[in-house]
Amino acid sequence: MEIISNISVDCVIFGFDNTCLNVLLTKRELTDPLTGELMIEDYTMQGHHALVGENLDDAAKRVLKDKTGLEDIFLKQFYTFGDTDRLLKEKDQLWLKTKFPMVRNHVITVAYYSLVDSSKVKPYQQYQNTKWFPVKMLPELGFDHEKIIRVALEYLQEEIRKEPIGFELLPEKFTLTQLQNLYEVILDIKLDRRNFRKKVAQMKHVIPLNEKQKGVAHKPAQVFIFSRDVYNRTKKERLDFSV
Amino acid sequence: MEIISNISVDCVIFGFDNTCLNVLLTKRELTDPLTGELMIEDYTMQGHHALVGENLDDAAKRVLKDKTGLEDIFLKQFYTFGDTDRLLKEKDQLWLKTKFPMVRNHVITVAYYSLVDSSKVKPYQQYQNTKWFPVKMLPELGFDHEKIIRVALEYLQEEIRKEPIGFELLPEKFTLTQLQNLYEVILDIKLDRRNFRKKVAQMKHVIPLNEKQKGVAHKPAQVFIFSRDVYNRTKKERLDFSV
DNA sequence: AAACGTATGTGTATAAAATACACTTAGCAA
DNA sequence: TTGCTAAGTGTATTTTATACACATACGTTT
Repeated sequence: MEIISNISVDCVIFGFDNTCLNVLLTKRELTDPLTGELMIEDYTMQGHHALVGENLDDAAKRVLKDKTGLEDIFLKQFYTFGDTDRLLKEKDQLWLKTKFPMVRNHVITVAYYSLVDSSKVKPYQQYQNTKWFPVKMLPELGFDHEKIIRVALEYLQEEIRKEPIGFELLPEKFTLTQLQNLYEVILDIKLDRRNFRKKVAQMKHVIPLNEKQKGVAHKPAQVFIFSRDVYNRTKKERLDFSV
Repeated sequence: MEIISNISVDCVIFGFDNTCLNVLLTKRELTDPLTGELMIEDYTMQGHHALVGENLDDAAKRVLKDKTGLEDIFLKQFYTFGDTDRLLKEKDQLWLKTKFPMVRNHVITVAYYSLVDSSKVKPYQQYQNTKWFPVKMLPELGFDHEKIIRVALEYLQEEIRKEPIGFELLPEKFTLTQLQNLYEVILDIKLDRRNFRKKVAQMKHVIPLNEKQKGVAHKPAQVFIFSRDVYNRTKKERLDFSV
């Protein structure tokens, strides 16, 4: 279980609560042992170093399991951050020297993002001093994690325009309004309800169930599921080369 | 100039010769010092290890400069290959033990691809035992470089559908037929000439010059240039979330 | 000098996809 | 029973994609 001291793996864990796109973050605190003064109080994604003999993808799965308890989750490598100054901010150096003196100054981090149904993660939150934050209202972040999250969001926005990955953020059964909110929030755009539904109706992989929402104080919505199998069988290629 | 022994940078260098999309590769040869027998004869991309104190992007620029002599070239990080078995094939181990005994078994490589006007590269080819190969007819490759090139091509195909990067593969001045061939070859599709030209006509960043092809045995084509400035000022966003 | 070969350049009709837009309905709560 | 809320639905218009054939300019050959 020896760690590779100059390679880490970070995982931007995205969740969706029908209103916001959120990121799961862990608090980082450091108190001066003499004065008791709080010297660092911020959040990080708390990745891990890769282990000797471990594939990068496995390291990412390990990080995700560790923070959410979840396995077999959508996980995508999107970028590797390798600038020499990424850990050199004063407070980060203080943190590393205090807590991880064996870690080098130049650590490259292979970054993944994952999409989880956040209702499945809740139990772990309190246990680990870990909290969801809307990507639009991030707290103060350590290292270069703000940049990593920003870049992750850009890759997610691109990917969700082309691939049916939004469903990973929703419960297995969902309504079209939930799905539409998801796209609106992630892409930061407004969509027309009727046109959206027309578009979804063409997607054979979004399958209506004989089931309705329950316990809502309005007309109950129909419930849908996503089928990756159907998607793989019916997907089309698109050409664009942007005008 | 100390190297980082477990991190390398590979660069898939793409070029275009109006017929094929090519990759620049360097021969790798190993002869048995006793028998004189040729033990290894194949090609690799010949990346380099990152250097201590060097940003990853700078390492990639260095690799590109080293192989092509070119600077300020389109360069895009697309994936980091980190499987533990990527250098473990028998002949690769033989190569490493003979030539680079200080290199570890588990090296992760951050892969970039670059797009170059291959007419600018020629002078360097003979000097460095380096050759262009069509991506559709690759020679035997060392390490996991065949996989890396295949993945690079997938990323390139995606990117070129959305961003005006094809121009990087053409000379500054080009004809619409050249441009069309480029798209057809990279995307492996057939395009209708009239519809293609209609589409390009909408792109304000493809600018006709008062200049025609010379010395061709047919009606000379009009010459165009690409303007990134104009592109940045006029680009539109697209939405899709694939049907 | 005429004829030939070759790749360039061009327009229209049709189909498909994207967009804009307003009223009725089902359930729960008051 | 009334009111509140979000669900559900169709049509007309604009934009974009697709399919398709002949004349032109240049160099080469005869």
